[in-house]
Amino acid sequence: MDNDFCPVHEAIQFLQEKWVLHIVRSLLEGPRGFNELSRSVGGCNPATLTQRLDRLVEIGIVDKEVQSVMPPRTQYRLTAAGQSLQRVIEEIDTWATSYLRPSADRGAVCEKHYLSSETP
Amino acid sequence: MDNDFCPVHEAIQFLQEKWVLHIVRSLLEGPRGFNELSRSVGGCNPATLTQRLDRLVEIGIVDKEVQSVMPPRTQYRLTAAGQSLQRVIEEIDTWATSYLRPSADRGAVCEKHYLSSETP
DNA sequence: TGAATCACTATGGAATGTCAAGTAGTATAG
DNA sequence: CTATACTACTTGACATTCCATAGTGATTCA
Repeated sequence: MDNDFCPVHEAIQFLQEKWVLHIVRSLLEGPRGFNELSRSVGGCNPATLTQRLDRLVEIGIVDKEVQSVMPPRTQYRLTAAGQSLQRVIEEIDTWATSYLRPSADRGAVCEKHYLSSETP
Repeated sequence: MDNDFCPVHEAIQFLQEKWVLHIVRSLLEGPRGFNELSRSVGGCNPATLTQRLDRLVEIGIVDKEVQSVMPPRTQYRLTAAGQSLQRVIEEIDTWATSYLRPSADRGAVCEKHYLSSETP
């Protein structure tokens, strides 16, 4: 069953790790420092963030540049591979704005999408 | 900070739940039964799969149709909203086949993408 | 002088996911 | 006729992951 390499499966495997998509989305707006990124992502604790960033660097999606150790200053930026994940985020964006509507508890899907005045 | 509703954030929140993208990807190929889906997804245990499916049904991405209780036979299929996630999966596919190469331990990004005979 | 910021690390507990086994009933194989 | 495999799950114990909070040394700002 899994004797052949499936890149999509691999990609999904780490794209679904918690905060990864959020991190990429944030970095698409430009390079960030650690705390800056943390704030922008919103709700990820530093231990997890460190782990995710290490992994993203290891995979080759993010570039980590230590500008100075003391005082600490670091920049995280997307590599070319990371940048091209923009397409994925954009599609999620398109999907979300089409099908997701505000709901009190959870995200709920809006049914009326295809009922607009357009012929697919 | 989060006083306004961000659909993308919401979407990422559940798309990054473990196995969700795998499940959607599998169901894009057609409706599946429970065990069939489990096998196709590969590695997800029934407890988690049940939970994910319940949630996807609740959100409105998946439709669950119980054809018979005994002998048990159930069909899971994507709703229109679920179907349109195909775009997202396709972009992941495109990205993965461009940037991911087989590696022994983890997914590693292939650097040579932009070194082809094209001028960006 | 004292607080705030930087990039993290440490710790213990809470949430989440997994493993193995088991459920009722049918269908297939021997 | 019996044994096995299949269906769609559930249960309970366990493992992994994640989170909240506090704290590090040095610099900047008031």
